[in-house]
Amino acid sequence: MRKHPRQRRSRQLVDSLIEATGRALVEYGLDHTTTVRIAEIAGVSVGSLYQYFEGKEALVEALMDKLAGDIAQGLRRLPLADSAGLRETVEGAIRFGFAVLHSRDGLYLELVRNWHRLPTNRVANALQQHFMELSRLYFIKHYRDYPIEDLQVRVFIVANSVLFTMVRHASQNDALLREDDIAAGLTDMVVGYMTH
Amino acid sequence: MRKHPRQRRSRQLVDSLIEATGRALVEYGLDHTTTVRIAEIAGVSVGSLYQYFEGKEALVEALMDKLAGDIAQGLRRLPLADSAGLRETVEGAIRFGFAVLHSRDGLYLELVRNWHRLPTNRVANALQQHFMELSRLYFIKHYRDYPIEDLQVRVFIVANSVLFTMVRHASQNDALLREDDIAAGLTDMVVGYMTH
DNA sequence: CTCTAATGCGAATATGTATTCGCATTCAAT
DNA sequence: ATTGAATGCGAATACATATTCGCATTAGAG
Repeated sequence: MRKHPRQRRSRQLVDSLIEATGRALVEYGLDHTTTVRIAEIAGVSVGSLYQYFEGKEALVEALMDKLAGDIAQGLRRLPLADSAGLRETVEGAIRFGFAVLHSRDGLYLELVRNWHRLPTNRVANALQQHFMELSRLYFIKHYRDYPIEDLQVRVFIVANSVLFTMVRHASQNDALLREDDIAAGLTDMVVGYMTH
Repeated sequence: MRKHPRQRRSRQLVDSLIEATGRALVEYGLDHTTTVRIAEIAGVSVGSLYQYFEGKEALVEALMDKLAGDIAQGLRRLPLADSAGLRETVEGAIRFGFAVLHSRDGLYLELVRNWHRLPTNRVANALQQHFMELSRLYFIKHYRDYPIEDLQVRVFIVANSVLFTMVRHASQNDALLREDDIAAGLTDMVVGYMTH
């Protein structure tokens, strides 16, 4: 951030710009989101925008950091507790994933579509790490002598398989394949792979 | 195509423009690939480019059609025959996939990264369909009464899981996870899922 | 060889977006 | 109430890229 907001009004201005970035992404898509448009949506002048952000990229980055926080919070609230069986846990996580993907008017979809040229990796890696942590705890508890090294590969494969299968399905509205079936299939695949 | 090349030189010009599009993508990435640059690389004037193509998009589309042909040809040559077991077949396909992904100086990587705003879907769907066909033949032969409907969901999940796990792994040069391990893990996961 | 349609050229022009800067307004410390 | 710093403004400017058009050159039919 170019300059730190000190007064209350400027802090609110920064927030509304980040908020507006999300709305611009939903409405115009990443490619046609411009700093001018973001400022317009926020009801702020471009000049003010450049006081606090280097440009579009910085705004998107700020937005994604905020979203990453939201997701992390949502995951923490999931009952991924030890008590649940593996299948229930995986099911819950996948359901949560679909819910996130469809929330916020397609904002997440637009972001994941363009994952590679965004700091999506920051978010994706965070998620991956989160799952890694959960899996490690889970498997150490239930399968004492699980080879940890192998687990890294497995979590990488599972996390990416689930994430991108969901994204592909959601981003093409292919009515032939129902979301529930995809969720069930993914659950089967993951559970089978993780326990054999 | 705006105008059809009639003389030999113009046909070659069209080819060299498509060829140049690939090189531009490798060198500059999709975002910084411009019609002017493509023309420059092809050793052709922009004016001539616009004689035959609407713009960048049309050029990329032409390129992808050509690549799709290449891939289809490569797949057809794979010994995915009935004689091989499921595991060997899956293994071979994944190996082929990695090979393609790394070929052509990262051209495929650049394309897949930007899959959503490109006619990648044309290619991806073609591949998916190709696998669907293979799977259908395979499972009808080996498991007579396989429920076909379920197979569609399974092939969708497997195709996307494998494809994007490979892409993610290849596009971040994460030395922690070796390509062979990813390939082996994917094979395990897919075989397990398809046979249970 | 001749002649016309096809092809090729690239400076010029149009378009869209990023970024700045001088001035107006507001905050908050005193 | 005063005042300097902070904030806000948006027309103006800079830049990158797309696209055209009038003219020069060439292919290949006859």
